[in-house]
Amino acid sequence: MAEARARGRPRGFDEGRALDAAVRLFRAEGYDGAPVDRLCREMRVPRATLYDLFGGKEGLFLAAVARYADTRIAPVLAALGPSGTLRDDLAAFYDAVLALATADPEAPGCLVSCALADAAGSNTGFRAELAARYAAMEGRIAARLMAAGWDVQAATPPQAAAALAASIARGLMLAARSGTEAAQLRPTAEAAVGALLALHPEGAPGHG
Amino acid sequence: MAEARARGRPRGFDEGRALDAAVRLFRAEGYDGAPVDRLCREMRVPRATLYDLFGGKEGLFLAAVARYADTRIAPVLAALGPSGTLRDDLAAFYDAVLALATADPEAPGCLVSCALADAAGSNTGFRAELAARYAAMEGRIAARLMAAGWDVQAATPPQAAAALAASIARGLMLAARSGTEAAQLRPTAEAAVGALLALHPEGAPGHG
DNA sequence: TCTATTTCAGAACATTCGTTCCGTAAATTG
DNA sequence: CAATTTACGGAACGAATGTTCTGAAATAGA
Repeated sequence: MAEARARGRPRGFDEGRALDAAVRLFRAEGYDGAPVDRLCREMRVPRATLYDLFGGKEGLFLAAVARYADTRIAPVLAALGPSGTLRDDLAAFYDAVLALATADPEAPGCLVSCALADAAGSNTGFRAELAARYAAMEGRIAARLMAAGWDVQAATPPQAAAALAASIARGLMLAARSGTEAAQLRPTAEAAVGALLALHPEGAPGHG
Repeated sequence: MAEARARGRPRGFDEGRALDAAVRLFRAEGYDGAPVDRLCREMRVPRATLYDLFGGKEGLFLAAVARYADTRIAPVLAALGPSGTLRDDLAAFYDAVLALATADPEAPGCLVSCALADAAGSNTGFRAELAARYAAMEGRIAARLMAAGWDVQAATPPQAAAALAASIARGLMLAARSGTEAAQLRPTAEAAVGALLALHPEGAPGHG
C-alpha cells in the first residue's frame, strides 16, 4: 500500500512535522507575531512551497490549528472516555488539559484560546473557526455527560454543564499562560470536577 | 482645589478618553494588530506626545490595560459586594462579566484574556502583568468567599474556589470572543453559580 | 537521453511597521 | 513684551512585513 512516488522533485520536509513547528511558533508568538520568514525557516519549508501548499499565512495558520486539534486536543477529549466513572473521566480530562497547557514551558497556553482567540478579533474567518472549535469541544463533553445518564431536562441540562466544563478548561489554559505551574493549577482542576458533579441530577458520583 | 494650570501649551486631548480609544483598538485588533499610526489617529494624540507620555507602544499598551482594569474590570469586581447573599453577589458578578464581554459587538471578549494573554507569549513583561491581573481578581473573589464564612481549611479552600470562579469568568470571556451571544451564555453563568455554591462548606446557600 | 513535472533557493516587490527628529504653535512666568 | 515651557503636525528613518517572481535542481515517464 505504499504511495506511488510523486511525479516531480520530492519534498525535503515532512508536512506533519512542518505543521508541528508552525504550531509551536504560532502558539508562542501569536498570529501576527510569527513572521512568515521565521515560519519557513523553522518549518524547513521554502516560501514558494508554503504559498503553493497553504495559499498564504492565513491558510497556514488554519492548517496549524487543524493540526493542533488533531494531535493535541483530540487526546484531551479522548480522556473523557467513557472509560470509568464520570468523576474519573472528568479528572482525567482536566489532567490532560493541564498537561497540554504546560507542555511547552517557554510558551504555555493553548493555540486556540490564545493565538486564535486574539486573531478572531479582526478576522471573521478566524472567529468562525474559533466558534467551531469551541462548539465541537462542548458537544463532545455534553455527549459524555449524557452517557452518564445526565437528564436533558435537568435543572442544569447537559449542554449548560458542558459549556461550563469547557469554560473552565479554557480558563485553566489562560491561567497556565500567565505562568502558573501545573501543580498550582491542580487544586483548581479538582474543585472543577467536584463542582461539576454537584450539578449532576443523579446526585451521587460514580455513574458510568 | 482646582489644579493649577500647567505651564506650557495645554493638551488638545483628554488622556482618559484617549486611553479608552486605545483600549478599544487593542481589544479589537490585538497588540501586534494595532498600528501606532491608527492608535494616534483614533486617540487623537500626536505621535511625539504619545512617545513622551508612554515611552512607546509597550508602555501605551500597559497603560491601556491599567485603564481597562480601572474602568471596566473594577465594576465587575464591585458587583461581588458583599451586598447580598453569596448567591446573589456571584450571580451579579457573572452578569457583569457577560456585560463586559459583549459590550462591543464588533469585537467581543476581554482585553486582558485575549490581547494581553496572546502578547504574553513572547514578552515576559506582559506575562508578569497578566499574572498580576489574574492574581488580583482571584484575591478579590477569595476575600468575598471568606466574607461569606468559607472556611480556609475546607475540603475546597476559598483560594481554590476563587481560582475556579475566575477561570470560569475567563472561559466565558473567550466564549463571547467566539461570537456567542450574552443570552446564550447566561445558562452557563447560572450553572457556574450553582456549581460554586455546591462547594461551599456551609452547605446551604444564602449566607451574607 | 529528453521531456514533463514538481520542488527548491533566493532575489525582489511594494507596504507597513515602530521610532526619532525638527520646526512651529500655544500657553504660563517674569 | 520677552523668555520659557510644553504640545502639535508631519516628515523622515531604517527595519521588517507578506507576497510574488525567476531560474535552477531533482525526480518520473517516454
